[in-house]
Amino acid sequence: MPDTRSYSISDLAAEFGVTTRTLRFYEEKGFLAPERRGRVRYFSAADRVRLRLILRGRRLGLSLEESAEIIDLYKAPEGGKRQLAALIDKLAERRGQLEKQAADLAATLADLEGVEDACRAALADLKPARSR
Amino acid sequence: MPDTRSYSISDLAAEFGVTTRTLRFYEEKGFLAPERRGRVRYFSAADRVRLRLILRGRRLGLSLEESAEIIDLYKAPEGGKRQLAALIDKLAERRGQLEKQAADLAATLADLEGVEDACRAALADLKPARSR
DNA sequence: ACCTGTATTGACGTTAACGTCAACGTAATT
DNA sequence: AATTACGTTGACGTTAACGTCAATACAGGT
Repeated sequence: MPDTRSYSISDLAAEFGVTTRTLRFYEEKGFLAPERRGRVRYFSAADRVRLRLILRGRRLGLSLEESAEIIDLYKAPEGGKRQLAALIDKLAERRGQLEKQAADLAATLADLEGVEDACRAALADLKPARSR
Repeated sequence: MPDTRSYSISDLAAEFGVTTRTLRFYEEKGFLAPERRGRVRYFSAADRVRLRLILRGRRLGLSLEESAEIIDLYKAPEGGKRQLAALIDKLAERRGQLEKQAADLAATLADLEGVEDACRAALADLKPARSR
């Protein structure tokens, strides 16, 4: 069965650590499109996945638009030859940006490690002085 | 020699692809502190490095404050035992965040690769149809 | 003396991504 | 019938990170 159960707005908010305002905002902007019965929102499993991806993008420092764009790429492999070629270009471009980001990240982590080592060394130099 | 030459505001702006407004803004907020002769700014090599780090943080989606905080960690290994211990904690926390970000990044890159493969496959399925 | 280029300091405008009410509906519980 | 819990729609407020003028200074070349 295709996981037919749905989530309330506060269910999702609690699960992902965001506020209901955030979810309503995402819908208002078209980044989420939960089912509406009357005025009430019902989030499907697909909505939930999409939210997860949006928040992952957010943690990467992407704007909501950027996240949405990437997510839309995920469900694309259709269309003519031209469309496919264009899509491949987009994907390559994105990958380039993300790889640069990965390099930045690695550099920063390396820097932090260096500081951490120096820090521990300084701490070690400090301790024996007390045992004099 | 310790690289004694200095950079004008537009030198740096051009080199790093930001506007002069950005650099003035960074100074105004205390993220940069170029020398001032009269009213004119003279950026040192140290300022330049600091700017590079700030922009690296920006590419990672960090706020300017966060970048500045991390950069300040870099030049810290001093102070008493208590300070050092606190610093180590901070560093570990930061590393945790960045490692989570690295995981997100890897996941996203993997997703994109998957799409790219599917995309190429679709393209390959399309081409032989033309040679019929 | 005039122009060109680069610098400066305000000061107001803008955009994204929500926060923060206020006022209201509805369904279940007491 | 009243409370409690959860939902809704406006509508205005907020913060970060600049953009975009406008008015001004100053140095060098012609």
